[in-house]
Amino acid sequence: MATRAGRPADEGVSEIPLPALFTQAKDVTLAELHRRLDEEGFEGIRYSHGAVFRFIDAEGSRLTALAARSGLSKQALGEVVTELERHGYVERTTDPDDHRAKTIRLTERGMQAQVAAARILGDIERRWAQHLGPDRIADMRMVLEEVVRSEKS
Amino acid sequence: MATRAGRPADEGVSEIPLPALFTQAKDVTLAELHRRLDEEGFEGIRYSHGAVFRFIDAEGSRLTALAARSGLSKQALGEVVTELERHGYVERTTDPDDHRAKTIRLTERGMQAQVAAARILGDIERRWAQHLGPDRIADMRMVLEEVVRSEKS
DNA sequence: GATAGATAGTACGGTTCCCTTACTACCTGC
DNA sequence: GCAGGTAGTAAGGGAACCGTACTATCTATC
Repeated sequence: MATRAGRPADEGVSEIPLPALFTQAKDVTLAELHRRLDEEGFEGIRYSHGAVFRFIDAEGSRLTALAARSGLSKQALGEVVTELERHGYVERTTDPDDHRAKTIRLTERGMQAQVAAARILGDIERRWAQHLGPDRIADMRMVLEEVVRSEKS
Repeated sequence: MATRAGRPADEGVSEIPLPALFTQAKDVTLAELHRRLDEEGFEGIRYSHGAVFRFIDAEGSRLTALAARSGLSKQALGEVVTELERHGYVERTTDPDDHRAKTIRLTERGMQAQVAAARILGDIERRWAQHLGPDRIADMRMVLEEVVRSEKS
């Protein structure tokens, strides 16, 4: 393969740019998560569904709350909820105290999917830890969390 | 804030799911990269332009080669090249030896942008290293690269 | 207790970014 | 010199989001 432009020769071995590296790590993780969820019978789950699974309260949440927590617009989150509803992961019921609002609640199946997703992500992280060392994975987490926290402000 | 469903209480402090963590790290990095490129006069650059800047050869590359290296379709990469051409970062010239093919080459400005992007990403990584420790950042890189490598196969 | 303004959710249309299918132009091997 | 392969483009579509605008409902104030 020919030489690439703009690459000072002394720049180290691989040097995948950080954004590409993070994207690939995400893609790899998500591919396994979705594949295994599917294998366990939890079909049709995609990335942005996490906005519901991550942020929903045990007693149910309102659409507006989930949108705010996840950073998605109300409309986008509404779409996500409709999709999850079609797959039987959540249900929408009108709030008896406020007829404008609807409470979004996980169904039994939704809770099982949530638990399964957490377990699978835990599995993945544990496998990485076995392969590369638990402290290194824990430290990677801490570094990333710190980076995100400090840069967001 | 109310309790969240499906979260065993013993599960540690933050526990952002890995895909969300990687996505946020990518977004934070990319936001700074694009902001600073823009400040330096390199406007209109977005994520997928990296497919060209990362993989183009010093002597120019063919569209098909860039598509294959980046994993994008030829059409998507053609769009990206057209956009970069409009902004003056690359030029397309017909290959004299093969009139089907066109050679895509960085312009002077394109090379400057490429160098600037590498410098800015280096800055970011260096700042993280100062803040969190150089070995930790280097190790994060190695961990991520290893994870991506091993999971892709 | 009427009404102005805020809030919950939905509808509609648009953008971005990628894909697949289908095509044209050109090249190469038999 | 033609069959089949390859480079690139065109056209259309879908996923995943956004903003604007709307309806229904609630709440605070007079």
